[in-house]
Amino acid sequence: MGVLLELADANVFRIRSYQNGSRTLGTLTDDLWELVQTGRLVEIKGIGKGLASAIDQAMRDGAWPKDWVELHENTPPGMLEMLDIPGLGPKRIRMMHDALGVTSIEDLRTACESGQVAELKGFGAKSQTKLLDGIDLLARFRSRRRLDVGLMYGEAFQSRVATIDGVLHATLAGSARRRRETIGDLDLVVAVEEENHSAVAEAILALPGIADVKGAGSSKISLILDTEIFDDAFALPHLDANVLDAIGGAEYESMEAGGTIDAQVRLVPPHVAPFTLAYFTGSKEHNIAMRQRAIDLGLRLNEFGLIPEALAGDLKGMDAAVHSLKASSEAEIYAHLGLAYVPPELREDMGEVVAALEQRLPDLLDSTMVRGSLHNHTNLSDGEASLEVMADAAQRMGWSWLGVADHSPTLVIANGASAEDLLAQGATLRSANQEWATQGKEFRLFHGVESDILEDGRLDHPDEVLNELDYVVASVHALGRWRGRDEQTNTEELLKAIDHPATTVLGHPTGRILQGRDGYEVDLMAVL
DNA sequence: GCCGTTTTCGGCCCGACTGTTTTCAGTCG
Ligand SMILES: Nc1nc2c(ncn2[C@H]2C[C@H](O)[C@@H](COP(=O)(O)OP(=O)(O)OP(=O)(O)O)O2)c(=O)[nH]1
Ligand SMILES: [Mg+2]
Ligand SMILES: [Zn+2]
Repeated sequence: MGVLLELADANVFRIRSYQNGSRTLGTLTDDLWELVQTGRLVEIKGIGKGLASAIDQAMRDGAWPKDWVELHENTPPGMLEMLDIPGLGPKRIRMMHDALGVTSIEDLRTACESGQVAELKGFGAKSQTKLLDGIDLLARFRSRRRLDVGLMYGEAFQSRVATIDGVLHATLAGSARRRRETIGDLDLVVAVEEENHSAVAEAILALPGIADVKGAGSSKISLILDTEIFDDAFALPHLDANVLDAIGGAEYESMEAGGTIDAQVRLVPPHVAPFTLAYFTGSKEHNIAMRQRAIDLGLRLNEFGLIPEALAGDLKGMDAAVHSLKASSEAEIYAHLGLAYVPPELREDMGEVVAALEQRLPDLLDSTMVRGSLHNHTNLSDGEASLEVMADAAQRMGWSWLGVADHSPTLVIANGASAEDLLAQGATLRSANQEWATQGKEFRLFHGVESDILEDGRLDHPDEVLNELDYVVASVHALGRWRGRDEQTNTEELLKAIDHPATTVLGHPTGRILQGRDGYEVDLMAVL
């Protein structure tokens, strides 16, 4: 609805309300049906009378409100597709629709090629060419990247920029810094003394791996990166065979190899860098909540500073920022606003600003607290590294222990290990532990298995084998079958698997494969 | 369309870049 309303030129705040409502519903952890039945939808922040009644109607009658449906039916789907064209938004899509009858990307191409678009008021030859270029850009592989892939690009780009002469520091911001599951683009804050700005900007544009420049101003550069940004040949991280299969297998791998990723760079003098980092880390919605908090205190927050409105007056941007409160770190910005420091991972406008105000933010785990992990494979099944290499890596990471849980025989695609091989692995592992004990080393391995949950909730491997192990990770892999069944059957079978006396851990319990497939129906609350 | 411990009306974040314009709209971050 938010998008449809944009194309219909509705009030921007009304549009935002639909977008916020949608975002809130998407992240809701409560049972929506229960909220509908008890009439408590309006208690959700961002859901008012209008949206609540629409949701209520949809869930009870299975149909959205009539005017919503009509708007949807009256909007050509091609107009929605046109929104994917970079640099083209709802206003101009609507103008071309009204003036030239353009209702699809193909229509648009024709209109541009015939020169009609350039004739329109507010358009010109340049925008027409840019639209054609934009249509061509749609063909490139430009989907959101998994965090691990996005970080590979991000770290490669960051380190190249950080070593440019005159760069004081370069920090990856945006969704990568917030460690979202997927990354849309890379956002980099670069601190540079004013007098070096243009030299550094030039050096960035000359880096290897820059496929295209979308825009370059005095403080902001918009780029498209390709795999040349990497020092070494681009290599994807190793994935479970069944996971790789679900996200497209070899076809996916070759698309990644020829892929590109957008990058935004903000160049700022060092004393404003903390403000720019906070801005560029986002999320957008967190920024809006923070800026609202500033307004409530008579302050203006932007990427250059936190400025008392009384001193800012008519000054804008950087000029107003000379009156900014000082901050040498993000934490100081939060402190000026009476807020506890909000770690990037929580900056999603999910109530964290209020929680920071009331000093009741959760203490997040960090990597230094991790002492070990249990769901790891070796080359006995579909892992890449041997038991020894894995143990060595865990020790170098400072872990105290590592659990090894290779796949079980049923999972042929992941080279599930036989009972015999599994027990042999146990013997190797115990002698390694024995050796470390005699050497007085603190590190230990645990022996487990990732046992496939079979039909009707039984576990792979006979009980005699499972009983030999330190622990058992029970996981569903026959996702096709589980997706085809109803919630009740799936839940009962998961519960049965958990009830098995050998089961220690329930592996990847939703069955979702990120960017691959949705999870199966399950009552996760019952399972938990 | 949503929201509110000053408010049930009148706000709703703020700025860079581009292309068109001769002062700004559209798009994006
Ligand atoms: N204040 C404000 N900040 C914004 C706005 N749009 C974007 N930002 C800031 C916060 C974002 O996290 C940051 C980078 O923008 P992106 O569009 O790249 O978003 P983000 O990196 O969060 O997600 P992504 O995975 O790239 O889609 O810029 C906005 O409308 N207002
Ligand atoms: Mg981003
Ligand atoms: Zn698994």
